[in-house]
Amino acid sequence: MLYCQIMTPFDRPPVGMNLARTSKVVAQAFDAAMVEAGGTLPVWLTLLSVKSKELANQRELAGMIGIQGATLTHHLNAMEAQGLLTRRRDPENRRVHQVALTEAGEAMFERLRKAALAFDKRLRTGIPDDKLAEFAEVLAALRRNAEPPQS
Amino acid sequence: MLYCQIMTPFDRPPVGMNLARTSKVVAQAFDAAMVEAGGTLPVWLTLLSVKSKELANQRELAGMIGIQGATLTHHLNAMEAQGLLTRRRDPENRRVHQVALTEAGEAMFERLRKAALAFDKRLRTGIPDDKLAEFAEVLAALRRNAEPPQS
DNA sequence: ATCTAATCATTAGATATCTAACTTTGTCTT
DNA sequence: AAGACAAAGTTAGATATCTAATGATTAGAT
Repeated sequence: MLYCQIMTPFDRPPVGMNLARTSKVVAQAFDAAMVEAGGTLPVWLTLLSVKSKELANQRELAGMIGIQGATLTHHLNAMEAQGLLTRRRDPENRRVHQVALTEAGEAMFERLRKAALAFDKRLRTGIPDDKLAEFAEVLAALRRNAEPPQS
Repeated sequence: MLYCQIMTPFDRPPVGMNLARTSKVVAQAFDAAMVEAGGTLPVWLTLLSVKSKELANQRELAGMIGIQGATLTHHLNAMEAQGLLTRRRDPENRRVHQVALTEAGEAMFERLRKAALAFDKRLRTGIPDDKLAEFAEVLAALRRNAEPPQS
């Protein structure tokens, strides 16, 4: 048994490991759903961040979806090459690139949005809302506990 | 607001997104703890799998920690080069490579095990055990709901 | 007004992961 | 016993991510 070397008090695998495994399985399934709709998980997140705050700078966009600026640059390059979005310098501050979706980008967003909503519904089947609320609370607590690396 | 385009019934971000973000933050914090103890997250998982079932074949080991065989090969190459483990062919079935820890590998395992246990304790602070049990149940439900891609 | 700092983005190089193709070895069928 | 098929691992090539270094532009200080 994998966990016998690190078993927690109540014979459950460590919560972090359980979290990571579940997240991986769910993310892979979500990515498959996005591919079926013509995109990918990171493309969906990028579109979502751009739609949520058009004209935001790239650091803000990256922060919204939990990746680094350099990673976002990569996705934006690919998506710009695909014709999903455009970048142009802000005339007010020529350091920032303003990102905007093209028509094709808007269409892709709509397709992926429908697929994402369907996936979320499927993911929640059989789980009552009060359970989901408590689940979200524990997730928040885990984030809080993970953050302070030194104290 | 990032979620306004995909808001779920009760004004909460989609559960899958919440799960992924939390898992990423927690995994990064865990990796930092492993680095502080002289290893990395994947090295820890690899050691754990080998310790859990010595002489297992590599597919079994990979499956235990949720990665593909090809990915495990990569880690084993690096760890063998570091002198943490050895591979030799099983005389009974020369297709399989038997993996075993060296003394240095055992020592690394002990160090990382202590760090992993400490991390798990820190991660659980302030979360009562019944909450954790319900949390694990929801994780299991999410895994189940994610799996059936077509039906 | 110029020099220094900070900010935004990109580039470069590393790690971790996946899938698909390939090699070696073993099993099964006829 | 030969040939086809299956299994275990590795290799090759792709994607996603990170950190650190670099370039361009702006803001601030003296």
